[in-house]
Amino acid sequence: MSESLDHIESIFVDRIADNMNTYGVSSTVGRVLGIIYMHRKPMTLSELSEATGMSKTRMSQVVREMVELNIAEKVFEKGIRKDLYNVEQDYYQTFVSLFTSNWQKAIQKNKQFEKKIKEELHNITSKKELTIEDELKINDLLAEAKEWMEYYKWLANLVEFFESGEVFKHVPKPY
Amino acid sequence: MSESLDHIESIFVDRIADNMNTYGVSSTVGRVLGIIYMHRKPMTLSELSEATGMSKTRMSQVVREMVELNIAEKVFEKGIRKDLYNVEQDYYQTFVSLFTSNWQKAIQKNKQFEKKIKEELHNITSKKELTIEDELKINDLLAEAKEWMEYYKWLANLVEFFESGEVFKHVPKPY
DNA sequence: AACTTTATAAAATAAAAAGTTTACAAAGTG
DNA sequence: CACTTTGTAAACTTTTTATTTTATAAAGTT
Repeated sequence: MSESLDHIESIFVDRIADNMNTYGVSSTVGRVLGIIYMHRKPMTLSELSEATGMSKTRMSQVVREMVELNIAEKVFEKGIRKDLYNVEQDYYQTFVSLFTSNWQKAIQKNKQFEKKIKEELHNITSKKELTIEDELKINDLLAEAKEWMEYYKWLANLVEFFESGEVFKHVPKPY
Repeated sequence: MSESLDHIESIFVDRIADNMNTYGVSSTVGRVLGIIYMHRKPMTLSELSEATGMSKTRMSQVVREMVELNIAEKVFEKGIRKDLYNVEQDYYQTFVSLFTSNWQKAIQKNKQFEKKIKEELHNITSKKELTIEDELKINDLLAEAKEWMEYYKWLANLVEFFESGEVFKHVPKPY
């Protein structure tokens, strides 16, 4: 009997892993998250290794990635010296965490680009002998740069919209 | 002079490609989108092949993927018999397209899961001789299934929130 | 202090994804 | 209708990413 229950549980884990895939994280990360989630309490590297059938080293890499992504955390428990890892039990919060960590990284990277592109463009503009064609192209590129930066500003606002939980005011969690 | 302008243009393409990466599409897809975007008008497979330095076959695969993702379309032009491909010129729309096609796929897949899991669980419930423990576990799994389905309903609403453009009411495009 | 256990780096291997070459069918041209 | 161009499938190769094995350092035990 309880084998069939275990089987159902494993279907859940598969589903969670697949869902995670949509966020762009590897399916092993998704599976580990699913396993800890369904287990309802923190797990050690050895337990995860046992549960996934993968090496403990791999589990170490995976949980580290998860911690970086903000979807798992190391927790301590008196009397246990192994590291314990836990995950968020709220699907919505996990969605928000992944969405925001992905885009925040992208936004960060983009900052350097903004500086660089502005410099290069102004450098060129200030130099002599530009053909009419060049002028036009530069204007086009400047306009493009502006649009791009606005777009990234919008992305930053969007991230904030999620992170602050405001999104739930307009797309409410079913209750 | 105009080589340096070309160089700037190529920085843009890189940036666009990298941004696309955040949506989970491969960097070649991103680069092709960037190239067509900066070119300002539709391009053929041969032109893309020339621009990327990749084979025409690969370009064929890539544009097909882009069409499936709803971020490019085949267009016709009188007198040109090669297939021409164009991309959305609006960053925001591209964001929405990718976001929604990703999640719609996931939502679709999830429907089958819902049916399956409900069946399996009800099957088990209706069978005799369940230990107290099993009962508890089944209840837990049923509750979980319910939460999961609600979560996916929320995702569907969220997709609609983007697709309908309502998102822009609350996170306005800079103007 | 000698001995375990635990966690993780570094190197090696396996699996998956990206890209190319070859081949061929469908459509366009003279 | 013979000839070219175009698009894509199928098989193959290369590159990248996942995963394991080996090795080592840090911490816990006796």
